[in-house]
Order: sequence, then structure tokens, then C-alpha cells
Amino acid sequence: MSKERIIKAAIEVFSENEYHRASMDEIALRAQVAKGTLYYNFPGKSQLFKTVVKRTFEDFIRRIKADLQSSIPLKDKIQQTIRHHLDLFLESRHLSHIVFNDISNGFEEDVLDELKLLREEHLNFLATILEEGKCDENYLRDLDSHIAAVGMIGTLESTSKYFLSHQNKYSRDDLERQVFTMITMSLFNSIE
Amino acid sequence: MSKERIIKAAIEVFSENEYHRASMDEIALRAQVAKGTLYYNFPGKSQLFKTVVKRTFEDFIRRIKADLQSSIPLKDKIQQTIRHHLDLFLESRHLSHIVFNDISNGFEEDVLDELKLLREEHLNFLATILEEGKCDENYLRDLDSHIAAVGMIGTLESTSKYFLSHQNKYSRDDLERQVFTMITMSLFNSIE
Amino acid sequence: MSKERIIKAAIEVFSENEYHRASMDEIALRAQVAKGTLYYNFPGKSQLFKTVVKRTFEDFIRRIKADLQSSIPLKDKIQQTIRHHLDLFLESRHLSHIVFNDISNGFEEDVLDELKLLREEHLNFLATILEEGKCDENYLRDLDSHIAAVGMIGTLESTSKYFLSHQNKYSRDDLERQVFTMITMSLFNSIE
Amino acid sequence: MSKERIIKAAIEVFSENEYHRASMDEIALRAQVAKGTLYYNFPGKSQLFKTVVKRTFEDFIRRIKADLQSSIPLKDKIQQTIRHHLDLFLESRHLSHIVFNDISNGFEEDVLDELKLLREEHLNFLATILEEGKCDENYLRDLDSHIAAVGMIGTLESTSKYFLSHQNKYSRDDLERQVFTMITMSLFNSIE
DNA sequence: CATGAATGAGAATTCATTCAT
DNA sequence: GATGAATGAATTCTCATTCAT
Repeated sequence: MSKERIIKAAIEVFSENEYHRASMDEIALRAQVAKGTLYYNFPGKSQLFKTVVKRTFEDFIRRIKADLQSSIPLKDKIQQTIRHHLDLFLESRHLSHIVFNDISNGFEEDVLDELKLLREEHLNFLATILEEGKCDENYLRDLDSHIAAVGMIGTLESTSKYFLSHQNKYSRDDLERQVFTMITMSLFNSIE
Repeated sequence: MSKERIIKAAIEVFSENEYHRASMDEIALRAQVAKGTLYYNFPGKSQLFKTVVKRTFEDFIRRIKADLQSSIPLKDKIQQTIRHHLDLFLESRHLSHIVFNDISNGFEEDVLDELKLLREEHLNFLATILEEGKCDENYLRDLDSHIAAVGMIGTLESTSKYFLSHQNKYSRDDLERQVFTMITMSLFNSIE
Repeated sequence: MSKERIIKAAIEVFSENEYHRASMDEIALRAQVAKGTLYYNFPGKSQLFKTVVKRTFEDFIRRIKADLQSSIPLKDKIQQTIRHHLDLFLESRHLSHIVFNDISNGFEEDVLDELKLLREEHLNFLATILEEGKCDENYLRDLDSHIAAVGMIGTLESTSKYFLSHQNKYSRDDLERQVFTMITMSLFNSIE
Repeated sequence: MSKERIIKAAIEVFSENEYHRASMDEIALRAQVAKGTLYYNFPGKSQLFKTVVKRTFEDFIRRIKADLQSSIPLKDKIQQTIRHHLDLFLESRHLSHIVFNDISNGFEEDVLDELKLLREEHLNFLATILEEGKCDENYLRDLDSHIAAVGMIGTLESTSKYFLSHQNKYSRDDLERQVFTMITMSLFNSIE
């Protein structure tokens, strides 16, 4: 069905391009459907974007939860979380940027609310993981766990982008290690 | 003179709006000049943007350097640096986002190069401050100082934006304190 | 369909106006379509111009070749050729001027090449007719047949334009007769 | 004085560029005066153009008349005339094109009239030379001498332009010889 | 005499959206 | 369900012209 093809194409286009540079033409082209079909299946660009974001984040949460289910040590949980987020930011930089940092893109109230919700849920999810530190032998610093989650997201996003334009200088592994150090040392008194 | 008025208006507009949503019409309107006056003073939109970015960052660097000149303890230097960066991000979020994270906005080679230079200089400036930790009794963690600077910028940017949409929940002081904790604990083994 | 209507309108507008004075607005207006429709059907002004030129010259060549097919005497061929060219210049002065005399109008390489090709083909076509004189009992003067063709085009263009602003002084028949005399006597030692 | 400098610069600019692509900015630049100075000295672009045309043609006529004064044989007169016209067209193609072929450029009535007058005078001048043929032992063909002059101008203009883009193929001498042949054989029964 | 900052009408182009089929 | 031709508002940019100094 073409709805599915459109979403897939839209994920690509919105991931690679800033919202205003991601054109409906390009999406239709990649989905191999007529332009009208986009509007047959979605009320408009922003609604399509909303759908795409939801889909991307659902997939993301599903993947990450699968890895975190077992009662692995906190250290490993953090590591997995970082790894998945780096994947997300490396693949869908523009899309995730909007969700986390630029929700004020001129969307209708409608769309805006859902994006905010999505972000809030995501931050809650992260905050929950971080809070685990408090019940552990390690201690989450004297930090609001939401602020901590937000700061963590920021570090992940900016280092991902820096990595993308300096791939000759660092390996993906370097990136992961350094980000892990920064984040764990910033959030926990000690870990392991 | 209207050149100055245009720059001021452009700083506002580019600070509040994403590059593509910042229109020359809006800038002309706010500067209270005719559209043609923009083009009399600047070759085009991207060149105007470049000018605005340079101006903003020059001012920023001037302000921050003034505060850091004296041989104050590292801890205070970091605190000042954070404070000034929060100011920057709270006032000019879109503008600084482009410089630090989205330089690939479809600019001409010309403009692109200058923006990249500006970013590199800024990161060097930050990295230099961070490296001081190594000569102190405190130790900069086993981190590439540029990656550390980039991560720090990310934390600052994302927490600033979060703060802007949750001003009822946190005070500006809360923000500063928490960010200070996150950053110092993430970058240094201990501080003071 | 509106593509055809646009081409027709564009032929008119480009025929009557110099390229830079022929505006897309005017073309849209005459074609009774919205401005956007022009860009739905053609990538831009210069491409539309190219299409218009090709169409005009294809029609022209078709018409003239139909008349010249039979093995009529050279004299009649020349006469027909002159007649058709006068038609062309009287109807589409600006358009043909560009093709024959002002191809350097600031077009993209792309468009430029096709226009040059068109002109070259046209001159070859004319030169071929003129060369026939050499195999006849008449003799083409000691002239490069391409230069001769170019000169002939020049005479046709300038006399057409003169005629247009002095229609009270000469009839179309006068024009044809005089041009025929000038051209045949200039190119051939004698004719018939 | 700057008026003179403006005229000189304008001659250059209007000679090298089509009227609409010849900008007042460029003229001011080349004349090394401020833009306002153009309007201090001339009421507007078209009036400046008119002045430039008059100057160019006055100079042209003066030069050509100097060469034709003596009672040289008709053949030589024609040759000189051709040579001077080729010079004109090779140096000032756009400017002369407007005068001879594209007077309808959107000029004010005012300017239009003077341009028409200039053209008419020029054609008269040419026609007079051609008429000499009738009183000579040679005979001007059964041609209206004005039409003949116009046709001659057309041949000169188009071959000049062709020459400019095929300079590798022909020398300036070739051009002159061939044009001489074409024109004399077209206008006179025989010459010398 | 001369300036040059400022103007604003107009031009090309883009793109999300609509709608008849 | 799906199409794609058509739209028009918005946007960047150009340039002849004006005018206070």
C-alpha cells in the first residue's frame, strides 16, 4: 500500500533534510507515488511529519527497550542507551533535532502538542534510567533527572554532528567511549 | 545609518527564526527600511547572515574575554563561561544552532567557510579553557578537549531550549547550577 | 491542455518583445494560466524560450521544405525561401533576432548550445540551397556559402523591420521583389 | 568634467551590452562617478542612451565623410563605406543594432523620435552614395535606394556578428572582401 | 556640481496545497 | 484509492530613479 511507502520515503527525507528543505515533491518522488497521493493519505506536510516522527521514535523505543529488558548492570544500560541514541542522531539528525530542540517550527497547535508529548515521554524514559542510579550503590548527582536527560541528549546530538564532519579524526568507537565518559562522569558520582 | 539598523533587526530575526523562516521582508520591516536597502547594504541573504553571525560572536567573545582576563580560579572561569553561553543560547538560539550544529544549510562555499572558521575558533577557545584543568591540581579526564568542548556546547544548547519551554519549573539560577554540575563533573575528576 | 496554451502565448510574447522585456507574468496572463503553471510545465524562462524557438523553427522548416520538395527551378526556390523568411521575420522578429544575431543573451550553457545548433542547422540549410547555384548554369559567386547565407539573413531581417515601420510606403509585394533582386544579384552572376 | 567621462563610459557599456543588461551602475562605475551624478547630468537612462547614440553616430559620420570627401571612384567609396560600417558593428554591436533594427525598445516618444531621425539620416546618407551609381557608368539596379541601404546595413550587421563568433574561420580581410562582393553585385549591374 | 544612501516597483522562482477525474 | 495538472502566496533579488546634503 502506498501509505507505508510514503512514510518510509518521508522518514528518509525528513532525516536527511531540514524541515523546510524537505519537500513534498521529493517525498512523492522517493515513494514513487503521485503528489496528490500524499494528500490523499495525510492532511498536510506537518501531519506527515508528525506521523514520521512517531514512527521513528516508536521504532527507536522498541529497539532500545529490547536491549534493556534484562536486568543488566546500570553501566551497560547506559552504554546501550548511548549507542542507540548515537545511531538515531547519526541517521536522522534533522528529524531528531526538531523533536528535541526545535519544536517551534511553525507547526499547528495540533502537531505541536503531539511532538511535545513525544519529547516528554522520551525524556521521562531517559530520566527513569538515570534515576536507577539513585537506588544503586552509585549515586545520581544532585541533579534534576529531567535536566540531566536533556543535557545528555544535547551532548549526544552535538557530538554526533561533530563526528559526522570529522570522521577522519575519530572512529565511531572513539565517539562512543568519549561520550560514555562524559555522560557517566557528569551524572554519577562513580559508576561500577 | 540604516546599515546598523539592518544588522540589529537581522540579529533579532535570525535569532528567533530558523534561517529559511527568517525572511528579508521581516528584516526590512523591523529595521524600518525598504527591501532594496537590504540589498544596497548587503549582497544577499546569506551574506547578511554571515555578517550577523560574525557580529554576534565577536560581541560574545569580547564580553566573555573581559570577564576571564584576570587570573581567577578555574572553577570561576568555567562558571563565567557557562553563564555567557547560556545568555547566548537563550537570546540567539537559531543563530547559534546553525553555527554550532547546522552549518550545512545550503550556503555558498564562501559563507560556509567563514562559518566553519568561526565555529572552529570558538571550539578552540573553549578547548583551551578546558585544557587548563590539566595543569591544575584537577585533571581533565581522558577526553579529547575538542570533543569535550562540543559536548559542552550541546549540553548548553539543549538545556537552554528546555529551560525556555519550562520556565515555570526552573529558575535561571537552577539552570546555571545544574549545568555547572553536569559539565564540571563530566570533564574534571574534581574541581576545587 | 495548458502546456500548449503556454507555448502559444510564449511564442507571441517572445516574438513581440526582446527577451528581457518578455515577462513570465505576461506569458501567464496571455495563456490564461497561473504563474505557477508555467513552472509546472517548464523548468524556467530560458528553457521555455528554448522550447518556443525550437517549435517556431521546426514549423518554419516544415513549411518551407513542403514548398521546396518538388524539383522546381532554382529561381523559384529562392523566391519561396525569401517569402518564408520574410514571414518569419515579420511575425517573430525578436525571437529570430536572438537565434540569428544575439545568441549571447545570458543563457545557461545548456540552452545556448541548442540555440547555436539550431542556427548552424538553419545556415547549413540555406547554404545548401545557395550551393545549388554552382551546379546550375548560374554560378554562385566567389562567396563562402555560409557567409552568403548569413548576409542573406541579415538583409531579410533588416528589410523586414524597415518594412514594418514604413508600411505606408511599400507593399509586401514590393518588399519581396526588391529583396529578391538584391539577394539573387548579389549571390549569382545571373539567374534564369 | 564628469559629463564627458560619463558619455565615454556609456558608449562602452551600451556598445558591449544589450540595452537592458547595460546598467546605470556599471556606467557610473566605469566613469568613476557616483550614481547620482548620472542623473545630475542626464534625465534618465534612455536620454543618456540617446546622447550616446548621437555621439557615436556623429563621430562615425565625421570619420566616414573625411574619407569620402575627395572625388574617389565609386568602387572605392563603397569599399570605404563598408570598412567603416564593419568597424562600427564590430565595436558597437548592441548600440547600432538598436538604432538600425530595434528602435522599439520601450523608449519614451521623445527619445524614439530622435533615434528614428538619426536612422533616417543615416539611411539617407547611404542611399545618396548608392544613388551615385545611377549617374555613373554603372547602374544602380531597379531598387529603391532606401531599401537597398537597409538591406546593406542588414548584411553588414549579420556578417559582423557571425564573424565575431567565427574568428578562427575567417580573417577580417576575408570578411571585407566577401561583403564587398555581396553588396556591390547585389546593388550594381557591374562596378568599375 | 556632485554624491551615495535609500527606495519600491517588478521579475523569476519555489512549493504546499487543491481538485476534477 | 490514486492521480497529476493547476494554483497562488510567498520569497529572493535587480535596478532605474530620487533626494537630502
